[in-house]
This record gives sequence, C-alpha cells and structure tokens, in this order.
Amino acid sequence: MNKYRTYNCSEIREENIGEEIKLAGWVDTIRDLGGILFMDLRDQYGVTQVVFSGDEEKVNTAQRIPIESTITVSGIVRLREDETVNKKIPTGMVELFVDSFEILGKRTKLLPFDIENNKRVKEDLRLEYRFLDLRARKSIENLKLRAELIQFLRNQMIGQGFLEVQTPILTSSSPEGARDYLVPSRVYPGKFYALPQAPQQFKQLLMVSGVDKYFQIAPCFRDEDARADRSPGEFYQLDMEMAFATQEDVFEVMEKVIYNTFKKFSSKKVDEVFERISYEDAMIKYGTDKPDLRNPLEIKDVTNIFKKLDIKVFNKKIVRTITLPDGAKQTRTFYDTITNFAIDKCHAKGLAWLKVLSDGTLQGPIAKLIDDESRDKLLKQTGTKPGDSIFFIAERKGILEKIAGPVREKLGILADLLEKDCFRFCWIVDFPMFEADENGKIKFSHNPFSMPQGGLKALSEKNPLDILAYQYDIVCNGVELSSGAVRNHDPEIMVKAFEIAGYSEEELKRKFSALFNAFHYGAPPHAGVAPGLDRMLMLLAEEESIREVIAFPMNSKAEDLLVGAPSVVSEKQLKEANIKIIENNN
RNA sequence: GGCCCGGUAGUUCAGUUGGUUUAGAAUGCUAGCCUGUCACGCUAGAGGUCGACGGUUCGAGCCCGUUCCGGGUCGCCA
Repeated sequence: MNKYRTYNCSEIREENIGEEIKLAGWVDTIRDLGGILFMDLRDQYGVTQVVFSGDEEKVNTAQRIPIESTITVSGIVRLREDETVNKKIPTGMVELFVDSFEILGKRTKLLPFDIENNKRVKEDLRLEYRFLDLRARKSIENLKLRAELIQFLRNQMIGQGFLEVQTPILTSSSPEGARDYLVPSRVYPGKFYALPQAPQQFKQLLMVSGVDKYFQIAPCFRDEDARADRSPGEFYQLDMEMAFATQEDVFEVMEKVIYNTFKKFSSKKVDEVFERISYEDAMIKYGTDKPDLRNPLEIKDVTNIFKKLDIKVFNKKIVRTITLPDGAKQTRTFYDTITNFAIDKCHAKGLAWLKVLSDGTLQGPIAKLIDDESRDKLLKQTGTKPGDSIFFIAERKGILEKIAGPVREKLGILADLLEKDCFRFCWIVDFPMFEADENGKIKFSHNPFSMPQGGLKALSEKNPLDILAYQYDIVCNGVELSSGAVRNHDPEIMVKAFEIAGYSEEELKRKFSALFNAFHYGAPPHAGVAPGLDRMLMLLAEEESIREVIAFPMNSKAEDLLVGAPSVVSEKQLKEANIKIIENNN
C-alpha cells in the first residue's frame, strides 16, 4: 500500500463511503468556519473536499497550513448532506473526514502570483515560476491534451502503415532557410554541428532507402524571433513523407488524420473534406495565403470599373472591394474604426467606403464621383445589394494584399461575421516556384526541394515567375498549420531549378550533396507534409499563445528563465569546444 | 534593427487639468470572530524607491528629455 495515498484526488465516490482512505495532494483552498474547516485537496487528477472538525487543535493546526503546501490526510469517506453536495466536481457527493494529517512539503515562500488567474500575469514571471504556473487547471489540461494528441497521432500514422523513424538532432548546418542553432565540435576545432530546422533531407533520404511511409513527431530548431503563434528556438511537427506518392495521396492521408484528430479532441464542427484554393485565388479573394474561412467576406476586383472613372486616388491602381452585408453594424464609428485600422495597422493612405441606400443610390465620401453606369456595374460585379456597404482598397500589387487581407479579417471580427464553433480547413495549392526579390533577382519562393509543375519542360520554356510548384499548405481558421510538397527527386530538374534561382551545379552539389547524390541511385517520386504540433494544440486548446501548450517554453526573447538559458559557460568548456568569445561590435 | 503600446503594493489594476495632511481597489499575506463551506463570510493589520536618472514648476505618479525593462508588430521564419 502506498505510504501517502490510497486514492487520487478525483477517484472517491459514493461506493467508497465508510472506507478508511488516504489522500495526498496540494492544499488548494481552505474555508475555515471556526468549529469546522473545509479544505480542497488537489492533484493532477482533480479535487476532493476534506473536512477537519471535532478536535479543536486539529482544526487550528490545519488552518495554519499555507495553501499550495503538499499534505497527506487519512480518514473516513462520508456522504455529504443533500444541500451540501457540490455538483461542480466529480467527487462532490462525498468528502473525507480527516482523522490525521501530515505536511509533506510546506510552502514557506509567498506565492509570486495567483495561480488560477495566471493568464493575466506577466509572462516572464510565469515562466520564471513555471513549476507553479503549471499547477493551474488549464495548464494541466493542456499538458494532458498534448500527451493524448501525440499518442493519437502516432496511433493513426502507425494504423495507416507509417514507420516511425528518428533522425539526428546533431546534424549539419543547412545553407537555406532559417538561422541554425550551432553546436561546436570538440573533436574538430572550428567545425560545427547544427540542430535540424526540420528533418527534411533525412526523410527524403529515407525515401531513397526504401522506407515507404515515414513519420516522426519531430523536434525542429530555428533561431528566429518569436511571435504569439511562433515559439522561439524549438517546436514539434508531425513530419511525414510517402514514396511513390502524389499530392493527392498526401491529401488523402492527411485529411483523414487531421479530421479524426480535431473531431476527437474538440466538440466543434470540423471540415471533413478540405477546400482547395490556389495561392493566386487566395491572394485575390482573401488577400492572404492563410485565409480564415470562418469569415464569409470576399475581396472583389473592380479595377476595370475604375479605369474609366477619373478618380484621382484610384488612378492607375488596382482597386479591390469588400462588401459588408446589411445588418452588420454600419455606424459612423464603425467606418471610422475600420478606416483607422487600415491607416494605423496596414499603413494605408485611407479607406474609401460607400453605403448603398435602400433606393440603390450611394452614400459616402466618393459617392458623387461614380456615375450611374459605373454604379450598376459595381453593384453587380461585387454582388452588393441595397443596405450593404462597400469598402475600397486601391493600391499597386504587392502593397494591396497587405491592406486588403487584414481589413477583410478585421471587418469580419468587428461585424461579428465569423462562423462560430468550427474548424474550417483548406489546402492552399499551386504556390509559385520562384519569386523576384526587390532587385528583380529570381529566388525560390518557398522550398527548393519542391517539384515544379510541368517538370523540366516548364523550367526551360516558361517564365520562371509563372511556374507553379507542387507545394501546399494546410490552413485552419487563419492559422498556417503546415506546409508540404511533392519533392523534386530528379537530379536533372534539380540542377535546372537551382540554376534559375541563381545557384551553380557545384553549389547545389556542395550544399545538398547527400540528397543530390542519393537521387542518382534510383529515387522514388515522393511527397510529404509536416503539420505543426504546437499550432494544432493551440487551436484545440483555444489558446492565444503557443507557449500555453508547451511545458517549458522559452520566452519571446529566447530565454529560459526557469533554468537560466542561455548561460555563460566555464573557460574550460569553451576551451574544449575551441570557442573564443569576441565582443559583438554591431 | 524600425514603428506602436506599456511599466503604480507579492499579483492584477484604478489614479480626473499638475494641487488638500496618509497614492487607492481587488486578490494574496498576518491576526481575530464564525460548525456546512465550496472563489465561504465578517473585522482589523502589515505591505509602495509610482522602472531609473535628469529637467520644468511654489508643487510631479501625472508634463518634458534621456535611459532601462516588458508586450505587440514589421524585418526574419526555404
């Protein structure tokens, strides 16, 4: 029998009445009524009310136990009187009448913050005392959710015939993409390992090795700045790759896995089939490549109408509109709020709007400038009806999306148009293979490993900027969950693609030597995807910050305040690692 | 690194146009009262370098400057 407890704090029920038991846990609250004292005892599993009464000294001693201390109590389980049952907790029918107790770990320091209200506390303080922060019920729930999600995903992947393979954590620095975390080599002075940004090359090598379907709950490391939805340093992906597979094969597997997962861990509505939206359409209709489909608003192109009209601000610009349906609040304050949002947050010069009155006439700052013919065309083309409002974004391409996308999002939220209690998924497909940087230089727009649509023929014949890649993202409620691609397994196409992006064959061979070499030994066509585990959890746990679903996250400045990382190391360690610290002079 | 917002009890916040002797509230803490509470209640008490430095002023939590720290965002994240 366990020395400290015979049950956990959420187990005892009516059938235990009369039983002599022991419980151990943290003192959650104390309600001292004088002659009788109630204490909620808490552990990972739940809460049980324990009662101190009768012996005056026992009650007095109990009253002095600092909350959040750990104690063990023994006594008899008894039924609560009808009117004192607590329906809010599973153990609420019963309580433990304490015979004796012992303090196991006394809390001797003042609590740095209110544990149950931790969400309101400054994040750095929470992370410094993460061991207390995690005592909050929601934190424990998030840890459990994470554990269950990982198990569920693993079972599903194995069930679909995937083989879990672990790839190296100490690997080589990859020249493309994010900044690497470097690890100095002791044995080879001046050389470094790098932590993988993703197991990308290894999983592709596994394909060449004959692993048919690979997956891994893979840690990824990137030395980039944090965001609310981006943990600095490290994060986890459900990384997968399939041999002899096309985009469709990946979609089929992934839709099933994601649907089952979200269905299991949420009571919200979940899309069973994911809508497919081309990158180009997404940019036009939603102004972003990660549209929130809960938002019904769509952006329309009305450039053709405004080409003929002599309106100064719209001249020679692309003009897009968003129609806000009747019924949504269209007050002066509302127009001002969204206009200020566009100006302050999106650096727009302004945001013109029109209200369509019940007789079809227009009201608003630019109403007078639009003739009847253009008005009719405008209403028809944008599907705007009397009672609706239209918002105009006029800009050149490139800037336009930076305004239209956020404005569409904000309008949806402000007017409360977002579909409730659902997870809306879509695949964004047909990403461009290349893009031009500000100097007009062609570079890979996303992933150099993707297969260009049309293969070698497209690379040799088409304008690079018109070439699409078999590259796709999963987006859920406006959150980019993952990206994936059909990989380029043909050395000849690789050479050509890299050549267009400005890399010589020698550079390709040097930078991706293993992969490039391997593809000369009979590589299967393969494709994969890697949904972000932390982001999935964020959505399922309904958390605003990714740090809420990670046990020991770093803060936004990539510090671990709990253990004090990064930290200074000893001279001896530096010497062994062949590292000399120099002053940073930028 | 650029821009925006913030920093007042242990914690979360309020603090009017710069103006009254002791800078408030909630929560937490300490002590007391209370035998059916469940975020128990009631009474009392302790707890403050108003981020720091400098300036304006008869007078600064409040205005100005500098600086430090934090948050958001852009850059970045193939």
